[in-house]
Amino acid sequence: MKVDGRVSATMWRDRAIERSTRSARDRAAKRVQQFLDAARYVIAAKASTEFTVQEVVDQSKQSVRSFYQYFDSKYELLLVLFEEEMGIAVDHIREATVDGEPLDRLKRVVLMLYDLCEPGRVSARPLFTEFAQRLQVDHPDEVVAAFAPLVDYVAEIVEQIGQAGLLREGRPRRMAAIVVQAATVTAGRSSGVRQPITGEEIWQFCLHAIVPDHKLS
Amino acid sequence: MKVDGRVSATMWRDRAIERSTRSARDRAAKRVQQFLDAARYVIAAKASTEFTVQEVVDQSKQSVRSFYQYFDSKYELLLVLFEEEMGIAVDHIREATVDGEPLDRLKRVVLMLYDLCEPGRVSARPLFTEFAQRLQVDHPDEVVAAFAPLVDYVAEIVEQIGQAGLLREGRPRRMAAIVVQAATVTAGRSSGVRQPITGEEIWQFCLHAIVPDHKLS
DNA sequence: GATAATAGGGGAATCTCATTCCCAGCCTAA
DNA sequence: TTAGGCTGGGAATGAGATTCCCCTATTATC
Repeated sequence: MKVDGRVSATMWRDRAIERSTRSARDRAAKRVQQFLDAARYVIAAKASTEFTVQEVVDQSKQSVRSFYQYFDSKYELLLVLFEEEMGIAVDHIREATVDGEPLDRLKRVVLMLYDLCEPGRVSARPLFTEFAQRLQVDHPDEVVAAFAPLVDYVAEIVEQIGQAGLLREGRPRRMAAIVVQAATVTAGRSSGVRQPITGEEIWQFCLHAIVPDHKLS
Repeated sequence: MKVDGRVSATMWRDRAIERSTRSARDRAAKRVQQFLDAARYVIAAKASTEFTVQEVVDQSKQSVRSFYQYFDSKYELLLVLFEEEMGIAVDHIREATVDGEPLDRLKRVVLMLYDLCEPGRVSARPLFTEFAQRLQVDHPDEVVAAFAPLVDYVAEIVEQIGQAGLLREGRPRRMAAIVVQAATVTAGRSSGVRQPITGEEIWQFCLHAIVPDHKLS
């Protein structure tokens, strides 16, 4: 196959580079993971989402220099944690809502989302709610992007509701986006009412918004 | 009237104190206002809501010491600005929606709110959207309190819709709170959809959520 | 196998801000 | 007039994120 030594040498070199690149990548991935684990540990230990880069670095047994080698800024770490958390949440919600009528599935999704965002719940994920808010201020686009998997899943269900002929006129994905907004945001801040808005109330609101009355048995 | 010199003296003293207290209060109010004006000026000049206390102090021709004499922290300044802005916005919205059918009034309110919060609009009030987000993180209760006047007004309209017999079952004020949430939050972050959600879409969503179909001519 | 070049890493130094502190000047009261 | 206490200026402090310098270890080349 090989025509001469040069080609062979080239192949070798490429392989070597590939190998070294891969191992470097592995190493990098491992270190990044160490930082992520350290951050989670610190957050859990402090029971607060406010931590300093130094704390994470110390916990990770690495150095500040390394931290900034792998993350452009502290925000990038927050963002990665947030994306991970979103993935976990979506998996969790998916699992709990695989079967049933689409409308009932959507209801369960809304209630779960609400629970996830309600502060002070056992089921609450501070990494979810608080990071979303904090990141929203300076990196709104990334937050929007991170929400996509969740909106995708909800949109899927809304489309099934549409296929069952239960939906109002309108684009399902956009409805899904509004539903997700309503469920996640209202949990945190129930503005101007004594008793906080409940998940059930949000569900009723969304239900009527997307399903015409005469389709509700 | 006066029984003796003592009483007279007491009255004098009280008056003097009252006068000095009032002038002190006036002075304080004036200085606070100077800080607020300076902050607005700096924000306008930088076309950004991120400013330092030092910038505001310099612009106000006062000192850091005075700043902390009148504000417990930078957040308090933000909060006062936010409350002012909320007052202005509510007045503005009220004016534009005094007359008409309740349902149409609500529609106009929702669309205006949306416009106010949509980033990059001429009508957008960064002091409104951005401050709300930033304050939300550390002072959620105060933000909720600051939203009350807006929710009050919207609740008023929703109640009128109810009196016209157009409302679904449910508590009007709570519906109003959800509507306000939906309108203000969704403008900023249209998660996971290409084309941002429009004000009209939000309105349709809210409309069906609060009014049963058969009541819509 | 030795050596030069270079990347990676530790952690001190830097920079930005919010917040606090110290001291001088001014006003009040006796 | 003068002691006592406010007020205000702005320097000092402190917390934290980010950058920089230098050393080490590894790689590449002969």
